[in-house]
Amino acid sequence: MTRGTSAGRATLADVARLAGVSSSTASRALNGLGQFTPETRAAVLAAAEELGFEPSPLARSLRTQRTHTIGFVVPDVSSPFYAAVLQGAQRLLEREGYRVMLMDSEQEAPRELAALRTLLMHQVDGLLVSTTGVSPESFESVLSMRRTPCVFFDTALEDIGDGVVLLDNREGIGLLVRHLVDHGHRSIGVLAGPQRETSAIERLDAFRQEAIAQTVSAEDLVRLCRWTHESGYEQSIELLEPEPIVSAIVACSAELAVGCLAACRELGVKVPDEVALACFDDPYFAPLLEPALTAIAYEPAELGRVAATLLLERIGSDDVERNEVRVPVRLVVRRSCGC
Amino acid sequence: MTRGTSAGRATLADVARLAGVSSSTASRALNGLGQFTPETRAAVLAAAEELGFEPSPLARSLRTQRTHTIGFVVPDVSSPFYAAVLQGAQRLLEREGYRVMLMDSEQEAPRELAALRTLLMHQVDGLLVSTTGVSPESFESVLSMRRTPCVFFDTALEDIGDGVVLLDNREGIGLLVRHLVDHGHRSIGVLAGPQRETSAIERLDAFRQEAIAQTVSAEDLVRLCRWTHESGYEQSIELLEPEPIVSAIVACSAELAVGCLAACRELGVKVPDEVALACFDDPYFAPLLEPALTAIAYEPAELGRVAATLLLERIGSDDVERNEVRVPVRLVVRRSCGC
DNA sequence: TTGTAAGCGTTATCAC
DNA sequence: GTGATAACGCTTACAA
Repeated sequence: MTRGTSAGRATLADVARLAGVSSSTASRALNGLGQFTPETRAAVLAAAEELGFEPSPLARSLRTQRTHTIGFVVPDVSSPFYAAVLQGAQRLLEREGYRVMLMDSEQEAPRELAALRTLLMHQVDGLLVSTTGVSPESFESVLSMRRTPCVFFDTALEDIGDGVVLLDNREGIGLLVRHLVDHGHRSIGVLAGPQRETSAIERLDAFRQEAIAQTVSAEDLVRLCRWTHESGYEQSIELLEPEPIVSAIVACSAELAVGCLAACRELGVKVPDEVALACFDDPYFAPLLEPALTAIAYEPAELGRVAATLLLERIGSDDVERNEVRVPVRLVVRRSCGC
Repeated sequence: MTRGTSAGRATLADVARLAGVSSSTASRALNGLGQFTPETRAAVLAAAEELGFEPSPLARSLRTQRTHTIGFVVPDVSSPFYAAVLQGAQRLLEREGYRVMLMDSEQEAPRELAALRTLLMHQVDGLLVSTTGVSPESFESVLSMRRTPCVFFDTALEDIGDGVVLLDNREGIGLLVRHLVDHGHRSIGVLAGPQRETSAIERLDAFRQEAIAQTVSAEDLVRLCRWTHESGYEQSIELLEPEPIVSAIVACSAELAVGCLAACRELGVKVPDEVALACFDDPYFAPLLEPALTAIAYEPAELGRVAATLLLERIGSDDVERNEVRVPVRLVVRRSCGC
């Protein structure tokens, strides 16, 4: 286990010297390119082994202009949702020999753009991003610096990027509303998210469509919230005081449902007897709330895996079609809906 | 906004050419090193501006042997705890001009070692790691490849690394036990974590110490769990069936508490009337469970910030002292303890 | 089949 | 003050 000649780690030149060949030969032998006499090949491999040679990704990247690094941009890594997506993507990417460089936009458009610029400057081979209210134009202008493949997840930007992966929001809301209608509810309220994010928009829109289809009163029962349980709490109060003006509530996220539950408890409104509740998202503690939440479940990590897969395909070949994938959701019936 | 001469982005050479100076002068001017006539300086800056010059981090790193990249290794990014730590560290590092390269060890020692090797190969300037059952020896052998600063968080490896950041586990458990004792409990069970992780070990150990100090029965009421609510559920059953053999339970994590609650509900054991419950960790839904959980709260992001700070100090200067920091915890009293 | 040499885009060490 | 020139560690034409 001799170290390289100098203090630091062994370089290709060291290997070549020890094997008695030129560094180009050493390079090719190690990368399995071209043909060699068995002896040369063996000598190089032995030398590399002996020196514990590890090629420098830095030097290699500088030369090849490929970094095997993917930039990942999210509004908030600490959210369980994004964290899970990240994990899904990271695992797959790592297995394919890619590293992930993470940036948190902290929900601020300028930071998001800065993050993208940094990532592009670092010559990442691809981008996985969940955007947060950045205009398509500024996005386009940053991305156009370099022609780097980019796949969006959870949020879409009209016609931008090489692919989008979204949850099946419409189907989820549809399942929720139809289930409540089956329970006989005709006056259903909705706690919706901020209307500049794809998922929030799609869910509210689906609710309206579905409500119309089921001829259930709706428009005045729509409450817009931020994605926090505090916001869900406040807006629920509006729906419940002084008297409940709905017999059921659809929450567009688990946080909102949790806020709603808190409001009901505080006002002494019985769930599901006086007001039924069901929500999009199925966090692990949903079965343990009182009452257990009827919810739309899905696998967040799947978003990451699919997005990563799409991205790698784009990096591999450059055909042009920009495709959109929906990750399936399913209804998990528990007690909060009245079942 | 003219582009560089060739198709790609402008290089230092392009800037130098346009400014009519050599590239070394351009480099120095842009980095503010050495002295120049005001004209030279202005010309270089103007040229850089004009070409939209961005130095290549790749080339720079190859030359300087510093990457401004920190490797971050965790057992499971999708866990809210690690995700929050990551966010804390990432924000601080980003502000200091560092990038984060993320690896998930998936709780497997070999993967963790592989991750470290990959990161070192990429010449990260420092390492932030929460280890999962890797032997100090193998860790040492990997780290010694290169003398890269390394700070551990949430888990410690005896005498290894340049710093450790841990929660104040003992204080947390102490608060829990003393509070339950104040309620008059003398027979307290504990749901403990796997005994190869620092936090799990310290919490159980603190429980034993505290139990002895308070002369509360303990040893036979210790149940070892994995960190899952399923495991918490199973082990709680052992404590509660056929008859509860404890009047109170301390859960060493929120997940375990959630499992315990499920077990109590299933067996018809009333919390807190028949059995009181309190736990380490204070997830956001703790107030919303039935009953609301009495818990040990702390700021996970703080772990990340402190760890990152320690690491950057190490990177800056190389004094030798390896210091250990404890992140404070506090008791949040709710209803599950009987208050 | 193998070697030579150029080059990726910087920074650092010298001279001038 | 500024400019050659040589690295950093690798890949890849092009020659031999």
